[in-house]
Amino acid sequence: MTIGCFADRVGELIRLTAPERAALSALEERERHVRRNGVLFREKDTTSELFIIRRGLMMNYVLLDDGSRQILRFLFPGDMAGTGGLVYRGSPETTMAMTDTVVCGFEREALGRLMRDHPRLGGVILAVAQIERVALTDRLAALGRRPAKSRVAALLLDMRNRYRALDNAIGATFVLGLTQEEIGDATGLTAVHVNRMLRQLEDERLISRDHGRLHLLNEPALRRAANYTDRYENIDVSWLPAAVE
Amino acid sequence: MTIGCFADRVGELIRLTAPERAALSALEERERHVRRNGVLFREKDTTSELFIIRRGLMMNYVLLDDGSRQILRFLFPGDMAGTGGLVYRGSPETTMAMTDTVVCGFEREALGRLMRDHPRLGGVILAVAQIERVALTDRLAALGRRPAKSRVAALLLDMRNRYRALDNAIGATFVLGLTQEEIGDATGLTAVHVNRMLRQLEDERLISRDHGRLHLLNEPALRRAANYTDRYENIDVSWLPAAVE
DNA sequence: CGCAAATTTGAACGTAGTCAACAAGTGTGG
DNA sequence: CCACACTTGTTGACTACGTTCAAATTTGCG
Repeated sequence: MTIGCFADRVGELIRLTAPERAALSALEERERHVRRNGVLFREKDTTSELFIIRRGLMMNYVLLDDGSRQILRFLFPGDMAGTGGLVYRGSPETTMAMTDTVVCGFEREALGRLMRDHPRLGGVILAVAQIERVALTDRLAALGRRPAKSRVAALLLDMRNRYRALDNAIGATFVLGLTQEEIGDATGLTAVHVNRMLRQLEDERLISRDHGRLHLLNEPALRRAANYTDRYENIDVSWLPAAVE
Repeated sequence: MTIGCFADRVGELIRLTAPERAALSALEERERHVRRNGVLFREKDTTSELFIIRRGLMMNYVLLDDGSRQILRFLFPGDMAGTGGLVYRGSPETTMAMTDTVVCGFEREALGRLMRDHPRLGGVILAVAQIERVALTDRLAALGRRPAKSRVAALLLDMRNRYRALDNAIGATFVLGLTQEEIGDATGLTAVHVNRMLRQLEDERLISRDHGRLHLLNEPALRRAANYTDRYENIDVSWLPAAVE
């Protein structure tokens, strides 16, 4: 169950009918490659295009006036980018590729037509937006009220869970794919302090690292340290109207 | 243009047809009063009801295991509460009344039917969700990368703008309606430090306070200090399909 | 192999938190 | 109408978590 498109993601929430699947696939006709560190769109850009990530890892961030960066979200295959364009002329955020990626772009009007012709899909898209909203509020609470070590632990767990959502084979060991500076920009810390927190987690035998690989040695303890809730499981969208057969 | 229901809020984004307005009003048949400090629903509650705030001010928060609180969002008339119930059995957050309030509850299935019968309204609801998502990312960036004074300034500006969205008459002077502890729980600070930041803003002649009233004395300077963007203006939802007449 | 990026560590500093005491409101019951 | 309790606001002294700055080391690319 490797996720390679938006239909796969949506298909994990509801059983798609053939026409629904076709309509979702229609969003992904224009394929585009973005090189590592390539920018898909920049803050204030007025392109109203939306994107589905198909392969690779991207991130969503803002730059503040003092030059510091806040990473808002990591984007995995099946995620949508550019949703800010649904309400603002200028994008509220920048989206950049962290690895070589493949994305599919489509006009926002296409989403309007999709929702008109397949209202149930509109509902699922709203549900997906809610999942992301709750994930954001979890991070807001972490930045507002949790100490550095806890935030870093939560990020590690979250990344692992999201990789695992793409590939069940991933267990306690995985390649994080983030620099310590990026971890810092996601958790509101400096790279230096992230380094110290990783070292502490390692000293406490909660994790270990070798080369790029990260091992979660004691996941229950890590979860406790992080105060972490997995928001990608136990989804319930039974309120959606039945499929039109 | 006082907002008293969800149709008013949605009506600011698109021109509603009569059937659309009726369908939105149908969500607000069951009126319910909640006293100040009353809890509408609690974290982990499994009621799958959604609510529209009609009168008063509510807040959305989580309690962390150390007893600290993070306020996620303030809810004004026209806002929706309980959207976490669209994807999770147990609510991810608590919603409490900060003043005496009037809300309207409806089953989440009703939202599914609304989106099925009025796809364009589904699109607007998604757009509203995006506005809230971006407002959340702004706060995430503030908590992650901005100093205390800036976060407090941003909160003051944001509250004023949201009050003004309800009532155009509100200018540089308004009643904030928050304790310093609540400001702290929203901005990730302690009440003590909020007090010092307010004093500093006052000493710098950016604001002044008397009794419950707050005056924004130098709004441009305050905006600069806060690095604040108003996300409730310049909305563009022209991608929505045309109304079905 | 050579260079730039990323990681690691130490030391000094500063923003925000903690603890404590007091003042000013606010509301309630006697 | 006042007394008392409780919440909220205010200020000071001290603490601590995380930042800053700097330098050395490792890693991984081209």
